[in-house]
Amino acid sequence: MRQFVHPSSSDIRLESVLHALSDPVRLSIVRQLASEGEATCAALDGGRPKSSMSHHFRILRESGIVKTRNEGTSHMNELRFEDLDNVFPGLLAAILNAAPRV
Amino acid sequence: MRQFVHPSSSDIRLESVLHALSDPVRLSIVRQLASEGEATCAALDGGRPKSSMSHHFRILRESGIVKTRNEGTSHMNELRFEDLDNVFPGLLAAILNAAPRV
DNA sequence: TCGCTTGTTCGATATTATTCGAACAATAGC
DNA sequence: GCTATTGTTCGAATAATATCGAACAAGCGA
Repeated sequence: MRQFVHPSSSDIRLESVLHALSDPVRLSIVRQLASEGEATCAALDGGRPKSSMSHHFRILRESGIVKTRNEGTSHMNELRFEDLDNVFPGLLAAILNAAPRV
Repeated sequence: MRQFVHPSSSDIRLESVLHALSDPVRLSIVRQLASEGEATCAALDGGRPKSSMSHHFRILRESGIVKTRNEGTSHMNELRFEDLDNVFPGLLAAILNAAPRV
């Protein structure tokens, strides 16, 4: 497990952010990170295989939504809320504010 | 050309809206509609084939972002801004507020 | 009715995403 | 070093999207 790709704020693209959040699994991850502050990958799988979760975390990282840091053998994830809010003011707040609908 | 599928406000899903707007062509359409109020399909193709545009307008319609009405032989499109803002307050505004980046 | 214009629908292709098992990598602890 | 834990990467199968030509549909006007 090595270095992760974290785009700088200026490289965050709106389309990528929207695409990343258009997936129910990833949206769920983001909602949980928003309410819990930070969490490991394992804490956020909903019983899904590790490889699937790793894929989704990568999409979230590379779109600039999530920041991952190593913490022992596990990876701690947190939202890049400030970065996103600087680049796209109000966007993430509006998305998180939207009540999850079934 | 017949009736179009326009979901009611309560059927608009966040994932569908985000997915619809994650495409550059559709995002561009939405931006133009926001600045011009309404427009026909032809006015918004960027030299793209009609069938491609028709596809994108359908995605925008079925996700609840755009409302299309018949106007003679042409179709007039407008944003469902109020509907969207009621369901997801601030979302579309935040997206439109994001400066288009190259 | 015949054309003309505007879009939709169909069908086929190409690209991109998702999913997940299996193998691998890195760290911590014994 | 060995083992267990946590994720990543690889590879392949499946599914979803995008793109666009060609055919079709509907309204308008001569």
